[in-house]
Amino acid sequence: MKEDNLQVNMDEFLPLRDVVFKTLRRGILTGELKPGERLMEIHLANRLGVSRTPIREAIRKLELEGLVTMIPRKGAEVANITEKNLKDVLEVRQALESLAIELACERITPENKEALKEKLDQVETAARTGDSSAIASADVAFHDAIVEASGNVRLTQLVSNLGEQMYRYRFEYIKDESKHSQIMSEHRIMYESILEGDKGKAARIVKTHINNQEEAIMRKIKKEHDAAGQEPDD
Amino acid sequence: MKEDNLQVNMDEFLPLRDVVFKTLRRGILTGELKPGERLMEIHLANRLGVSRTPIREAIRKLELEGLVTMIPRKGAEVANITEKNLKDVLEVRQALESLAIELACERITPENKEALKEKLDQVETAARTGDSSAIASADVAFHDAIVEASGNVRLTQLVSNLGEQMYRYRFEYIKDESKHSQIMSEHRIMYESILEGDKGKAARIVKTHINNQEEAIMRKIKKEHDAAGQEPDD
DNA sequence: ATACAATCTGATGTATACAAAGTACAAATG
DNA sequence: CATTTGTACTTTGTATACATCAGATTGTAT
Repeated sequence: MKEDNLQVNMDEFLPLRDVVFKTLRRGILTGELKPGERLMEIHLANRLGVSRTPIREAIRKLELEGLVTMIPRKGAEVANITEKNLKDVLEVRQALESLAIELACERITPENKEALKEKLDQVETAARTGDSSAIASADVAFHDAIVEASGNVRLTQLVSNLGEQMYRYRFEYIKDESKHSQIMSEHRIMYESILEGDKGKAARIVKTHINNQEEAIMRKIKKEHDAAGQEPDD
Repeated sequence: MKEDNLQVNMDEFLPLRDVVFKTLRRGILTGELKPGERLMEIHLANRLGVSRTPIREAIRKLELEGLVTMIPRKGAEVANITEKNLKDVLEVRQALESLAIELACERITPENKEALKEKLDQVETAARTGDSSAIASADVAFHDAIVEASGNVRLTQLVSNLGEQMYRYRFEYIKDESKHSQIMSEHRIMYESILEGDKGKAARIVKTHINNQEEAIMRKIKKEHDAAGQEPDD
């Protein structure tokens, strides 16, 4: 009798398949749909108030994104997130964000600069208030602004997708308040490196920034994994 | 009255949607389905001898891969490949293949080494015979072996996907026979760098290798674009 | 002849119906 | 009592039917 946060937002002027896609993805990324959970079409269709067709089309996309795995003649289930998997994602993400900031150093436009400064300010004010949620979203926005400044559309898509894979863990490295000042300074250095056009410095700081995140996330994962080992699944 | 190479391979034990997916993707990547061409469901369904449902599900995947673009209430069409687009892809691919070879330097296993050596030999024998097709596929296999040796599954997926985006142009930098010896030596250096574990050297040679490809492809693209400007579409 | 409107066509978007296959459970048999 | 087989049920895979919308075409009025 759990409450059903999985609701389609009918206000959007999108095909149902896209609404369902977004809904399911959000459910998976927030952890409402748990890894290993089966995604049965009729069930979801009833729950979301649509027919099986849009559900299936949404699942096809989630499948390609790697968020669900298909078992032939059995159906879809939420992909399991392993430590290895996350490490792989972070490794790739580090390379791509490094590329992004290097490209940004070369190509940043005045508009990008303005946007980036704005996001930086938001990170800093959020960090001062200590509001984890605000820091997390400002952090994401800041990184998005950097990737945007790279001018590479495909890169933007990929980084955004990889970022979403870790949505669930975005708070982990922010929770530790003692790190807030460090986070702030890292962001400031990134910003300055870009303005200076110092690619080497920029790439280095991005790498350490993501490494810090990785450590925090890995700690969390290990903890989750241990917990999962104890309690049997319902 | 053009011949219809777009045929589903019914021998495969896969859901029709996957067969259709592969078929359409192959059609797009080989250029049989031309950029801008509309993909109408009923037509494709008749042509491939299946119903609309598998067609639609295949299109959803192609959509997420970026191979087709959806126009609301109008349908799918083969994505246009612009010069900018290809540049973006190659930029990302360069970063990811660099990462792959660096990781391979650290993590390569004896089995990986053996496979890599085998592919290298295949490249060299193919280069000596001058068979462009053989060189192209051996080249792909060699790079795949490197990425495989990185031990990063996500990276493997991404590189493979990006590689497919440029399937059409894989011959371009091989056609020029005067470059064959250069290609061979580049591959050998990559191989040796990995064995030596020299990440810097490995990354550098991969970058120049891809840069060379990029030049050849860009020349080709420009030529295609000019040609398209002259002849009107039928 | 041109502009505008109504209609008609053909495509997508969505729902449902039907087929096939895998699984679980129960009954029968050794 | 265990094992095997058969049957029913659940769920996916595929096809088709229905709804809706956008664009084209045709007809009419100015």
